[in-house]
Parts: sequence; C-alpha cells; structure tokens
Amino acid sequence: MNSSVIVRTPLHVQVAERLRLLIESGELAPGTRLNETELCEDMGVSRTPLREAVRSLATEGLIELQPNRGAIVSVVTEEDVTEILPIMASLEGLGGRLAATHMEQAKIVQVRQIHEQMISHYKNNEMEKYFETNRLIHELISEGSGNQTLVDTLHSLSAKVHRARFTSQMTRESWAMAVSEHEQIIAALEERDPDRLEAILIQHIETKRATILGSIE
Amino acid sequence: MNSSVIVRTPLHVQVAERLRLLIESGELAPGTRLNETELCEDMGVSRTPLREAVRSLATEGLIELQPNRGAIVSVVTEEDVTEILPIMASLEGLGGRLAATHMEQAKIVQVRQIHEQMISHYKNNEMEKYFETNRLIHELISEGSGNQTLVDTLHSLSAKVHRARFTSQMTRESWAMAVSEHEQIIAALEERDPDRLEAILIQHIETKRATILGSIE
DNA sequence: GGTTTGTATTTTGTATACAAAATTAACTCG
DNA sequence: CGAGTTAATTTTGTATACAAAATACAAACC
Repeated sequence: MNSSVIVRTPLHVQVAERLRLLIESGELAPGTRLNETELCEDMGVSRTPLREAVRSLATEGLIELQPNRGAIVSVVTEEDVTEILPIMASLEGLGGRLAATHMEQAKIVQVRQIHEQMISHYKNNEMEKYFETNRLIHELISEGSGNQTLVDTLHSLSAKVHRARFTSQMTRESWAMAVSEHEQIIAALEERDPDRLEAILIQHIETKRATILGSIE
Repeated sequence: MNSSVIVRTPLHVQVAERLRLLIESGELAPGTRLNETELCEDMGVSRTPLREAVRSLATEGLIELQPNRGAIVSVVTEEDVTEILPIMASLEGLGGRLAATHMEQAKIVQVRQIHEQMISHYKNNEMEKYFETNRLIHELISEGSGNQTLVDTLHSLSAKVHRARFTSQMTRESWAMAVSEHEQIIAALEERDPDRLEAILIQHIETKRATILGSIE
C-alpha cells in the first residue's frame, strides 16, 4: 500500500502548462501562429506531447485550431468580453451569496488583509500589484462558496477577459470606484450579508464593464 | 477568393465526436477504462489521433486521465450535480432575462410549438421524447440570449448533469410540477417579462434539484 | 507589369516503432 | 496454502518516420 505515490506529471501536461503561461502572460500574443517544430525545439520535446498539449488548450479556448494549417493563439474580441462579463457577474454574485454563509471566519480575515494590501498598492499607484491582489480577492471569495465547479468556471472566464488586456486603460476615477466597491464587498462579507454581497459583486462587474468597454471606443 | 472551402475535419476531431457520443449516450459508462489499442481497432484509426481526442475530452471533463494508467470515463458524482445545479440556475436565469428582450418573435413561436409537443409527450407518458423536447426548449431559450459563451457554458454543465442519469427517477408529481413550470416559462417569454422569466427558470432548476437529489436518498 | 500555373519547400496529419511504467502471472519460501 | 517477490505481458508515454496538404517561389504567359 503506497499512499504517497510520486507521479511524474506527463509531458503533455507540462507542455500545456508552459504554453498556457506563455499565452496568459502575453509572451505568445493573440493571433500568433504556433509552429510545431519550432516550439518543440524550444521546449526540447517531440511533436507528440506538444500536439496533445495544443489540443487541450484548444478545447480550453486558448488556442484556435485551423485544420491543415496549424494553430494560432486565439484572439479575444470585444464581443467575447461583452458576452463574458454578464456571465461573470451572475456567477460572482452567486459565489458571493454562497461565500457569505459558507466562508470560514479565518478566510474572511485573510481577505480583509489582502484587501488592505491592495489598498496600499492603489495608494502607491502600483498597477500590477494592485491587479494581482484584486484578482486574488475575487478568487478567495469565489472559493469561499465551497463550489469548485463555480471556481473553475469563473477562473476560465476570467482568464479570457484578462487576456484581452483592456484593463490597463483604467482611468483614475474608475480605479477609485473599483476600490470603493471593494471596500463594500469586504464589509458585506464580514457582515455575512448574502444579498448585499451579491448585489455589490454584480455592480462591481458592471463598473468593470464600463471601464473596459469605455476604454475601447 | 474561395469562400466555401471544403474542410475535411481532422481525424482527432471525428474521433472526439464519436467518443463524446458514446459517453453521453451511456454506451461507455462512467468509470469505464479506455483501452487505447482496443478503441483504435474499433474505430480503425491509429493511436495518435485517438490520444489527441482523449486529451480534448479530458480537458472538457468527460474523461479523467490517470497518468501512466490510461483514462477512464469520468464519474459524475452527486456532489458534482449539487455544485452544478445552482450554477445552471444562475445562468439559465440570466439567459432567460436576456432572451425575454432579445429573442425574435419567430423563435418564441417555435418554442411554443415545441412546448406543445412536449406536453403531448407528457400526456402520452413518453419519457425519452419528453426529455428531448424539454432539453431543446431550454437550449432555444438560452440561445435566445444571443450570448454564445452562455450557451456553451450551459451546454457543458447540462451535459454533466444529464450524464449522471438521475433524472429517470422522476415521480408523477415532480413531473407535473415541471410541466406546469414550463407553461409559466413560455408565458413569461411570450409576455417578454425578463424578471418573471428569470425567476421561474431559477425556480424550475430548484424543482429539478429536489427531484434529482430526492431520488438519490 | 501582373496574373497564372507548376514545382520546391515547409508544415501539418497520421501511423508506426521504441522505451518506460503498470498490471498480471508464476513462483519461491515460510 | 498464502504472503511476498520476481518474471512475463500488457499498456501507456514519447519519439520518429512517412504521407498529405498548404505555402512560397519562380517561370511562363497574357
């Protein structure tokens, strides 16, 4: 009976993770054609695991397959984002509603702490760090729902929006607005008020939508 | 300029579709171990496209990969269904809300027609046909939202629940309840009342939840 | 000059071959 | 007999080889 088996993660999984990283970081920009032989040489693997990884990321939506013409990094359009945000609003709302009742006290304290960090990043005008803590808070709250499927679904949707990279166009006002909403989010969570938390989270995404789509026109 | 290119769909896509069918129809039962060579012989393809297909279905959640031990048809647990239904409620609600305003009149008429068909299947006690028309109505409504991402997300969640195959345990009362709710759904759609449609769709899934989970204990 | 057509090259799609791990079966020793 | 160990077999993981399609390029033609 070996309860702590060492599992060497399969090559195609490692390759997929690495590709995902390259795509999500923007190193592989949307629309980039993926050359198999080239990528294989870079990563030091053969085509088989690489192709398996590409197929995975394709069903995930990160990559678009073009039959007999290879694959490109999929392009997230404004339309995609317009479709995704209402879904995220709905799901974040549900997540908050559940988290308000299910989340452990210790986790809520943790969220508050990260919130404070986020505020200081805001004050110091540290965009990158702000976004990172921001993302973390939303993730912790959705995790607080205790619903893993919800967490996964939100994560995948959020990744697409993030990849669109419209967020950097944030104005001073919209940023202030987002921060103020976050203050309310934490408060509602601490008061364990499902209805309010749900409402604010939905409103928060509406703000996000306005910011993102405002920045495009 | 060739606008109607003939694209021979890649083998791995065909294989994936066929596997998906086998899994969703229950021909490949949850937990079944997938033997590569065996499946290859059955389908008349080599291992490469088969494996690519398996990787796809794995990221889709239909198949579970066990490193160095192959793949099994993933098992949908009661817990999974408990997680999924609230998400579906939330999303179907959103879909209905959008459909109430966006859906074309002709589509609404079509939904009404299928609804009538469904009713007659109900009266004739034709379970299978009832479920099929039922599924179709929900799909049409979510499509009426005009939000393809929403449609896809719902579809994938719905497939998991369906695969759990708890639904056959429907009692006479819960069935009647579902039918009556459907009547209200169509009415709200015809009246183009977003709030009511959203509310009923959410309630409808609550009924479904009660039915499904009631049948387990 | 620009378009077309045919050929060379690259790139993808699929099959096979080899390596490593897991499962099964056989066997030893208590 | 039966637990444990080792050998044989199967099955998966990865690499390579071959086939087919797409792209790039050059020559011929209008």
